[in-house]
Amino acid sequence: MGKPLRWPLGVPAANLVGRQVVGVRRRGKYLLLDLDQGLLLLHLGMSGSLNFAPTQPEPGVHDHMDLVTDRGVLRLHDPRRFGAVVWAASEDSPPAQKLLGRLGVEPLSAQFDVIAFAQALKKRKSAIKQVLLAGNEVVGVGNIYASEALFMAGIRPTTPAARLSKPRVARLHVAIVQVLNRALAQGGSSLKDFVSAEGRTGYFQLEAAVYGRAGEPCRRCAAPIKSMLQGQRTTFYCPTCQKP
DNA sequence: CCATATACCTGGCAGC
DNA sequence: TGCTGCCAGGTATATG
Repeated sequence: MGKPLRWPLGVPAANLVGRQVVGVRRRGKYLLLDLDQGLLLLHLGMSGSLNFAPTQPEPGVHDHMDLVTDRGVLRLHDPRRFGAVVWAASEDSPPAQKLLGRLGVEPLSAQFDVIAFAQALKKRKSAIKQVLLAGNEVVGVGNIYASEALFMAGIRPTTPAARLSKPRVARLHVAIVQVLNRALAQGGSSLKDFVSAEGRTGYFQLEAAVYGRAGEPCRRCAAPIKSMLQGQRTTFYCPTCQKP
């Protein structure tokens, strides 16, 4: 198997042998495999993928873990090694809480409430884009969707979160849900090296309004899309459609 | 508590 | 053609 992931596999084999997978859940970008005793937390980082095959082929350099079951082999492949696998006795145990404890609400659940969202943002002085990326208030909004949602809401990414009026927060709330649902409906957006669960490569690229379109005309007003650096990450926005 | 910076990693690509 | 060097992403961790 390849070099270690972000952390060494924190999974004593004894915790897995003979166990049964009884459920699969997701929290933020963590995948939770519920076992009859304990659970596995998996993260795919930015380049990780899981493949379920009937047999166990020779592992390649970027394969990091095989979960061998009597129904097949779940293999974790992750070239850039930002992924992680952690075992925890329960969701409330320290190893799990260390990863899940800080996570904000699920954007596609009823928990994602406009009023609560507005209240949470009131406490954050940093730029709204950074607040979205941090994932402490709402999860699932990565660098691509943050730029896209802020464009949809007409909000400049640098605007301090606490400064947003309630109506603007409401627009952002709608935009986040919309951009995620739209992306889901189309199979997600992806890096060029993305491989779908069915093994197809690059089968979808989100039709981005601003992301990756620096210098190209805004689809709404034709002004050139700008890019900037925020917290070491590139942000794309339309200088006229998005107000501070 | 919050804010911001930094590290991690490698395939793909631009530029020479 | 072959090489070099930058960039992309999510998030834990460190530091102020």
